[in-house]
Amino acid sequence: MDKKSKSLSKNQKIVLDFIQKNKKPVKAYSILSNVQKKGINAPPQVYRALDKLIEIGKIHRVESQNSFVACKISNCNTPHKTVFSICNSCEIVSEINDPKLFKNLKDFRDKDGTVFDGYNLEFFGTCKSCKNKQIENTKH
Amino acid sequence: MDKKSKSLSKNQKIVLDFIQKNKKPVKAYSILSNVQKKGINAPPQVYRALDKLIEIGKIHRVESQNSFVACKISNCNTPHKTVFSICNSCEIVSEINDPKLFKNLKDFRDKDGTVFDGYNLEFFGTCKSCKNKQIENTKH
DNA sequence: AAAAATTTGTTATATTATAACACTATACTC
DNA sequence: GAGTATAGTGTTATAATATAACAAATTTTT
Ligand SMILES: [Zn+2]
Ligand SMILES: [Zn+2]
Ligand SMILES: [Zn+2]
Ligand SMILES: [Zn+2]
Repeated sequence: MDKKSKSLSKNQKIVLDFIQKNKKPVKAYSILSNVQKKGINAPPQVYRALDKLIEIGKIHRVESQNSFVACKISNCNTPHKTVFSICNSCEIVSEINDPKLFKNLKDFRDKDGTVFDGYNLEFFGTCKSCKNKQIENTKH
Repeated sequence: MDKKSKSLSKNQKIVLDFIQKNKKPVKAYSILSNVQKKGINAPPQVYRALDKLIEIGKIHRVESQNSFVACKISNCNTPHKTVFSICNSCEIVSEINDPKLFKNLKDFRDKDGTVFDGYNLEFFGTCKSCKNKQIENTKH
């Protein structure tokens, strides 16, 4: 087996699997109730798996929603800083991968010259599909 | 009285006062326990005040901390998008006011060309004072 | 195989936030 | 200024999110 990618534990796999199956971010207790049939019985089992999956970069936490989403960038085996767009209407979340924006953020220094080792950025707006629906509705 | 700045209600004033007195962000239940002597007895009274204060821009919510901090920019009477720097070590939070960064964020469009109407950005690092302390400690 | 590190299972509890409802104060309209 | 709409209050109960603590089992390293 590949040295770097130590395989995931049973619970970690179950939790990751469920998160990856969902297009939208999922909440911890929703994960719990959906994986109980697989033998995960209590919150700590879910939260531990989440912590680990975040640590290794397989998933990210969407801070403003207390929810969790699979990483869509690269081959998902390095933790990294995140930029999300979040639809105010349907709450769908997309991970943004914009080199120029990343560079701006990476290079940012505050007044003291402090170098930051991480960031989290969430954009809020109306996604294309929701915007179209709104336009549809005004027609009637 | 000034038309625009309708004065705050009693509970709103009490909560804002407490938040403004603190350099660091404060948690809802810490606010509660600290203002009980002023007649605020239960969580909903705090959360309602917080909601209103956020809505009018007097305070901001620090998403990654579930905490609340007074706005330090302008005269605090317009809600606005936020950029914070958060110290990993002492958890102190500063509101960043950097026109160039603001412009970059304001102008950002995703692949679909979606225009975002809001964002929240949190930078994580070690503040100057904590960094100095760390250097101090390695000397001994 | 022994020791160390990680993961698991479990119970209980802490922390953060909202629902629901009756009531009061304030602002707005005529 | 009476009537009405809007916003705020006080209260109880409960929902939703997250962690502490501890014993047992598993996996990895030595
Ligand atoms: Zn990612
Ligand atoms: Zn949408
Ligand atoms: Zn501000
Ligand atoms: Zn610090």
